[in-house]
Amino acid sequence: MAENKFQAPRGTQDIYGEDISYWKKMEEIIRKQCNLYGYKEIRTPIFEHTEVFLGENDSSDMVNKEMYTFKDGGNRDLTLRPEGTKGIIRAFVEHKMYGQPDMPVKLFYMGPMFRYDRPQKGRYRQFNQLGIEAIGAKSPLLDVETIALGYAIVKEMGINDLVILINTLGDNESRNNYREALKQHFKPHLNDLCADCKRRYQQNPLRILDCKVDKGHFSFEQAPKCRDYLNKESKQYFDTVIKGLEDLNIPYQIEDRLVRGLDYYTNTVYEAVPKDDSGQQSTVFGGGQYDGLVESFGGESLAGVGFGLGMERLLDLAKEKKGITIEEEKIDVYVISLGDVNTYSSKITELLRNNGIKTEMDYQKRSLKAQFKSADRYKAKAIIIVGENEYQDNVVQIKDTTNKTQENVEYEKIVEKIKNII
RNA sequence: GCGGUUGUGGUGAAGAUGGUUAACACUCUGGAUUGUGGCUCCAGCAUUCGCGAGUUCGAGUCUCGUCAAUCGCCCCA
Repeated sequence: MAENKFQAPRGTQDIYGEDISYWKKMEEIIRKQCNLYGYKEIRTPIFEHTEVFLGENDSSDMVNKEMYTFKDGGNRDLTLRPEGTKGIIRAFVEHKMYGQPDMPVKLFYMGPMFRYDRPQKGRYRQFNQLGIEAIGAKSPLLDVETIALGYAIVKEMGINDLVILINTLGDNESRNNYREALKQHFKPHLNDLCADCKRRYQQNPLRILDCKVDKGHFSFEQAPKCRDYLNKESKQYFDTVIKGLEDLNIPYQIEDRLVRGLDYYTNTVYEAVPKDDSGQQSTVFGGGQYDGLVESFGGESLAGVGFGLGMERLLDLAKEKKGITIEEEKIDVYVISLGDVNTYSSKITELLRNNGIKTEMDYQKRSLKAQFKSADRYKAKAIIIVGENEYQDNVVQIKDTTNKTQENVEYEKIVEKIKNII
């Protein structure tokens, strides 16, 4: 009987029923907070030219092995967006938003991202992200603001035990010095490290540090620390970010090893994780500053900062903590019909709906009992009963479900009577 | 991409050592009550155990493959 001919592709999911209410609630909270912080919505395409996502010499797994890339009918090389920032930067430059008088341009977006990865709880091939980006100004205060916004959203979702893991990669000069130091340090140990680390050594030595395979290797303990290679400006910048977090009472923890998966970050990088850090897919939002991205897309040399927030993860956490509640669905009126009343029941239903009254009716000629049960399930405030007699006389029976009184009402007075009850 | 666990109706699930009507509960549908519900009682609802193949006289139970979920690794949101 019920044989499933198809199922949703691996790592994708259908959102329906009660979940829609949860998603709407979450989106409402996000929109409210973004508005409070001055971020405006932007909607960009779900796919872009593949080159948009390919940085020069990108070392991230996301870009190298997780992208859904395809050719369209015109032989264009396109990719389903694996993250939001690159598309936003493309739009920023394309529409010359750098010409706007008030900098930075503050944007947010919500929508699906696609990554070909092995699905797990909190990890999907199609998942939804909230992204925020502040482009066109470089300030530790702005870095702090983005964290504060993420934290405010999470908090309003009823999650109070997040901690911000934070680190700095320094500016270009600092980072170049550090990179050299790391290469020097790991050079003699290269043979002991995993294949990925060997690749990272060439492409992005910083990423060796958050390798989970080799983290036990003794060379990691002695590895030079980024903070020792910061120049004065970078150090001051980071100190201000930390001071900012303290002033705002946002719990943080400095993580020397945190470098993050995308290659474009500079200076501040951060990740928000639950304190009791249970699962592996626990990062709720993560981001950082990107100094060179706008320029690499052909725009001016402008800095930006932003984060991506996993909406499925946020909602999972909120449900777990019972942080948000949804209102139960209720209707105003349920129309019960008995016997042959032709289209009389749908005529009444339409009349009520046209008067702004949320109305349901029976479509299957079920038993009276079944129809009453439906009315209960819908939590109808009033029930209208029409049978052959009422149909003949152009009246209806109206029953108030709270005090269970019932009366005979003429067609013309139905709306008025119902409005009194609900 | 690698390893572990799991997969029975609309739902939750029972189903030692393979044995032939797939338990029980909830929901739902019909009836008791030919036009008044939420209680009660009765009846019905899986030709079939994710899908496919194999072993066997016989498989939901064993084997293999496959798909999916989940957990760990990896990676990240």
